[in-house]
Amino acid sequence: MSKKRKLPGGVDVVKVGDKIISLDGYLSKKSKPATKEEASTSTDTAQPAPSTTGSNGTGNEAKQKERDGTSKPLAKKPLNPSRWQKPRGTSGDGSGEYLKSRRELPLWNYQDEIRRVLRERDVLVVVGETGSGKSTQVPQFLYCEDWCQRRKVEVDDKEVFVGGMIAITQPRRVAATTLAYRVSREMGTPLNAQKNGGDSGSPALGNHQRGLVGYSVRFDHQVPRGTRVKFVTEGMLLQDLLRDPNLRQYSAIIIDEIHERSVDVDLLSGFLKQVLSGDKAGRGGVPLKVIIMSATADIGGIRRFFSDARDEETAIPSGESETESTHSGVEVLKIEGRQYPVDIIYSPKAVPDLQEALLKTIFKIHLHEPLPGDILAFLTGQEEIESVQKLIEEYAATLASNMPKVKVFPLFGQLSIEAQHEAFKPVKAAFTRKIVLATNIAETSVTVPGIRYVVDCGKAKVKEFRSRLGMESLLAKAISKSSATQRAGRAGRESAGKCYRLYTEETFDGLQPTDLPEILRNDVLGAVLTMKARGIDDVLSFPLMDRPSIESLEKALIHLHFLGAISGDGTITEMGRKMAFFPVSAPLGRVLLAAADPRYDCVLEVIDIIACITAGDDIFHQLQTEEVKEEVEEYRKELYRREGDLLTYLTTMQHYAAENSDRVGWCRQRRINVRNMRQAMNIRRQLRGLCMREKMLAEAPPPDPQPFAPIPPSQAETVVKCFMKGFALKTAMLAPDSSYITAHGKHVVAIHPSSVLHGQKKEAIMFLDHVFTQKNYAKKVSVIQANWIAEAFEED
DNA sequence: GAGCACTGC
Repeated sequence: MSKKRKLPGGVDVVKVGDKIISLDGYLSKKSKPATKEEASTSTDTAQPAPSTTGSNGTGNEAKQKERDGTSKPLAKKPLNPSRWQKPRGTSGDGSGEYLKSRRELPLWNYQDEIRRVLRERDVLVVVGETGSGKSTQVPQFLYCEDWCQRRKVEVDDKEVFVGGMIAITQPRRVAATTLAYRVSREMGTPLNAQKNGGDSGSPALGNHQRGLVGYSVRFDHQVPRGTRVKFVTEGMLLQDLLRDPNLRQYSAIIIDEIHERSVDVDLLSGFLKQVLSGDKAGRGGVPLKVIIMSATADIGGIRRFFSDARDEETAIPSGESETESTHSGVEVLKIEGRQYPVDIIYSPKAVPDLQEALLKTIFKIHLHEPLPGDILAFLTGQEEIESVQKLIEEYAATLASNMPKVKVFPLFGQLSIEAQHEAFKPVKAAFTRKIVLATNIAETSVTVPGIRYVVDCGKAKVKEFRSRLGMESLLAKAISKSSATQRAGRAGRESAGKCYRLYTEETFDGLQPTDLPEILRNDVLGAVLTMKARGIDDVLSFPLMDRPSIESLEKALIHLHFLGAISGDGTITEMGRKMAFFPVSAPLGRVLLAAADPRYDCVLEVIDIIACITAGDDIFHQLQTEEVKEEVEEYRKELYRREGDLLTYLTTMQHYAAENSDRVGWCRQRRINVRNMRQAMNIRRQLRGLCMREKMLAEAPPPDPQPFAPIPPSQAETVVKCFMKGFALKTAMLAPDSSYITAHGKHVVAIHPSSVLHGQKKEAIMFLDHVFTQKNYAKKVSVIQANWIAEAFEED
């Protein structure tokens, strides 16, 4: 019958930074070589090729690969020793132990081709499926190339150095840091893991040592002297661009995971395209190489975008079958991945009740499929996960005693790190199947080990910005084909698996091929300010892979003008430059600048509040049961302020900073998110430093801990007025029928239940967030006076 | 009476 699960003991997941990462096949030398995908963030499996039978490609494609012998991670390929050259410049010792696993990566055999293409041209697109090793190997293949060496050139009659380093961008911090550790070991100059002492120490700088590999993410920089390969977050490279529009320290930029299409990666792509097609005078004639890497083959638009950036005449016909050269001249290299086959099982007809279908499917798997083999179900949100968990547990209790048991784990972003951790551990009890109920967090951000069955409800909650209404919505929508493929792939990471789709094949065929890029879903206010601050005068003609509507760009320009970031003719103002320089949103940047105005003079208070509201989701955990609520509210009482949420955050930060013995215990007692509070302290320290440098603070703030002293009401009023400088458009007045009507747009809004002002009626309110979910909600709310609204619209 | 996921010199 079923035997006890055999899993690597204890070390298959590890916490790095804020994230829990599967290290399966990463630490153990005898298991398959790790790639970034396996180590942390996974990426899409390739888009299925259009199939004439209409069936989904994942299974077929994987089966094809199995026949080719390429889908088995442990399959030994005949190795050709002449293909292997040890990279020059490595110390040798460290890389040797990784060599064997590196040589087994699908990408290994493409290294000559990759080098050849980049010697001849400036742009290369690499499509590498999960496990191809592209993120770890491509920079190693390139850094010894002649074009990748630093050289002295003349720019504007001055001698400067250009190039020498490769930057490789990642959408997430955790991916950037784990990849850097991995590659530094492979290259024989390991980075020292430094424990950044939470919120008490200063950020690790770690540039005392020498080495070839480094990383740079917010609050955490490890860039050894002599670094040639630097892993960075996308936002970090954008910030580099602010100081150095020509990216002079780099010989190449590798954009990884471009298929995720964050706003930052879209902006970076635009700037890189400009550098590629510019005259290179700012780089002393030294070209910048750009390598675009995607996990999905659906990159037509991306390739077209970069094709236009280069000279048509240099197009070189490709002799290799693996590379595609088109008339437009950008070569695309496709690398097979390593994925076990996954059978796709569609629902034969549309399901009327998703929850019922989900329960039936889960128990069908549980009662008919052998152990071991855990189940991962994709749902839309916390509420749904919790109700399904209850139903599963109730039904499981009725099963006969000779049936396998189940253990259910919820998995969503707002869960504490400990609770998330539970979902990654193998279940200890014998004869038990693990069922993980997850949001989209399990699609890209984390990898749950042991999964053999995936159940996909076909939906996900997405945030969208309605520029016409000036508000966001967060609603469940149908996922894309790419997303469905990615979800299915989660069943085939350790062995062959099955994916049950709770929708029909026809429904799948009708899905959008890819998700809407973020730049088409978000407020473009920040993106436009980013462009303006980097010298883009005409934002309407800035090259973007997907262009937001003119209307939304215009709305953003008007908003920026209102905030004082651009002048009447659209040029950036001094204030706008400063706003772009701060790592906060444009309206919050405006608030920070107002706080430094002698009329307000509350920089430290505003920093404390901004730190709390930008440290992730709400620092206050929601209170589930009445008992917990009663107990916790007693402790929280001293934090809550009648003026609203902003002053409540300030009071919380001040109490937290004053607490010097047991901050974790202090947070636990008040059900405050420890992780976010630490992050808030990091942000607070960073913003204080920036404000000192910008001379917005006359003197250095007193060191913690300072005794807690409540802010007097008059000063509290000043702080709220300061926020009005950034959020005057997000205000509402109480109507005779007791509803709140927004000043701008005249919509009805309700105060969100998470607000301390929920259920209260005040003359007027200001709020920082405006989101439609169940209702039109105002979040992060403060009490204001009606006449402040008019005041805030007055010119300085 | 309610909470998709990331991220910033």
